[in-house]
Amino acid sequence: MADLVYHKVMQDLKARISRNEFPNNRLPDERSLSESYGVSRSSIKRALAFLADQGIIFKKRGSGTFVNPLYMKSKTIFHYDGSNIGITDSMESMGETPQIDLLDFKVVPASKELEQDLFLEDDDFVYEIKRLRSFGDQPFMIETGYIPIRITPKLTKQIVSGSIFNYLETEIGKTVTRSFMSIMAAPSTKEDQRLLGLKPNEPVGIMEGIFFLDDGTPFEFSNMRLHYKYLKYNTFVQIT
Amino acid sequence: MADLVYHKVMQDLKARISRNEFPNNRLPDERSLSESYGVSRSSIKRALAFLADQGIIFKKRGSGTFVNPLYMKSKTIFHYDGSNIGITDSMESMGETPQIDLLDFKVVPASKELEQDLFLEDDDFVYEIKRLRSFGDQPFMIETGYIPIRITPKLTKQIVSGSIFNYLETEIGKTVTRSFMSIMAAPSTKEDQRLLGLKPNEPVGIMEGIFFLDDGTPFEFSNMRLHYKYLKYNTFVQIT
DNA sequence: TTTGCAAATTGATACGCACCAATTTAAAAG
DNA sequence: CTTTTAAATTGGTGCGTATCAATTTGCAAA
Repeated sequence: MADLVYHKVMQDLKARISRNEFPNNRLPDERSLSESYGVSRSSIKRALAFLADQGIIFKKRGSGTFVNPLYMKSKTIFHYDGSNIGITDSMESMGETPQIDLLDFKVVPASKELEQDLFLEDDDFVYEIKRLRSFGDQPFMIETGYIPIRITPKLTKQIVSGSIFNYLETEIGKTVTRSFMSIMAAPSTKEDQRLLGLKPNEPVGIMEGIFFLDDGTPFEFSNMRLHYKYLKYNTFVQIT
Repeated sequence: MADLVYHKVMQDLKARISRNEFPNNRLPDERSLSESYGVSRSSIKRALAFLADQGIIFKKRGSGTFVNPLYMKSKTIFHYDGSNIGITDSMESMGETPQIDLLDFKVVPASKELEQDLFLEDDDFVYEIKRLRSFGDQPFMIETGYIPIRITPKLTKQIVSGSIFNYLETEIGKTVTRSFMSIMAAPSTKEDQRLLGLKPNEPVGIMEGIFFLDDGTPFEFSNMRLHYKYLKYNTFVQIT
């Protein structure tokens, strides 16, 4: 895991940053770091680049490399997108494993939109999987997923009552490593209100998009309607 | 702008991808590209790395580099975060320049939370700037921003009636290049409903966070309440 | 035909060098 | 003391080489 040079440098720098070892929030220049770590400048650059696009440090040509003061104040919020992709994962990382209730499970012909998004032919079928996710007795998400039969012809009720990505990885040997998602807000429907325990004026947050296998095949189109209090998407944006 | 080697390679590859010049959605291997472009493999790698984290291509050790099929289907949605940061910018890129109505403009002592977020002292003051943004006669966002007096002591009504980031860049010579934002949903308040023309059951999308200057100084804390139909945040996530 | 292993392919990591561009620092000029 | 100019600092770009790790391909064995 940590036998890569740039990885070790990264970990160490992160630790030193946390211990506030850099006065003025300023890191040594790359050439010095290269010397003191006894590694090439390229590896230092790679380590710094990773930290930079995690938003932990800022680099500025001509003046140096600086710690993002926000990182010092609250490191917890620096776990955002990119670290988790499936829902089970990203929820587990919050400390608790959510349960899954299977609401519906059937095979339907792919709609035009699904054909488009999952690159299907005209007569292709997809699984439609509707599930309710809860923490304890507090449901927080209605998830409707569409998966081409062609990719996983052997889905069962049992499988889709658990983590599908998990099944895919352990049983089929394929991994979901990418997703393209849109985040929106919308008024709650009657069904949302009933299932998620929302008042009529309380909305849902929607996360909708496509999950890809590691070879680029679109694997699932997913529409997730979240209790609005459970949607908080953190993101660090920088323009170049 | 485009006199960098990896930049040129990137542009060219992007164009060739769009013209569908790569059969099987598979790009030539890095060594061949290096030869055919007459540049070093390092430069090819850099170009490919950029395309990869834009989500345009996938790289897989041992098997090759592939075009994201989603990119071929709809290139338009591939303009997501990272390209724009301010609101004026990100709205302009949608084809229209929004107007700004100044709702409120005053100086207030910084709250505890603001002290925390903007790294202020106990007796610091901030501008509170409340503005309404509209496309034509359709308002879509209520924006409340807080800017430390210490950073920009000379804000006027006139300035805050336009683009603040623009003023900062042209008049002060500082640039906002980074932001840390959270995206949420919430029921609309009476004020939201009145200003944004929402029905009582229609929600707002909230984007809230901190904008940073290029030297890492937190510049503004901003809370943006959007008409829910105008919030759509696209993001491409990949885990390594 | 199928299975298993070796070789070839392909991206990833690491090192090092040279030079460029933005910024800061220090010296010189007024 | 301020302004101007030159030098030093610091991250960015580009080239080239060597080696490793994951995957695919092709050959050989069963």
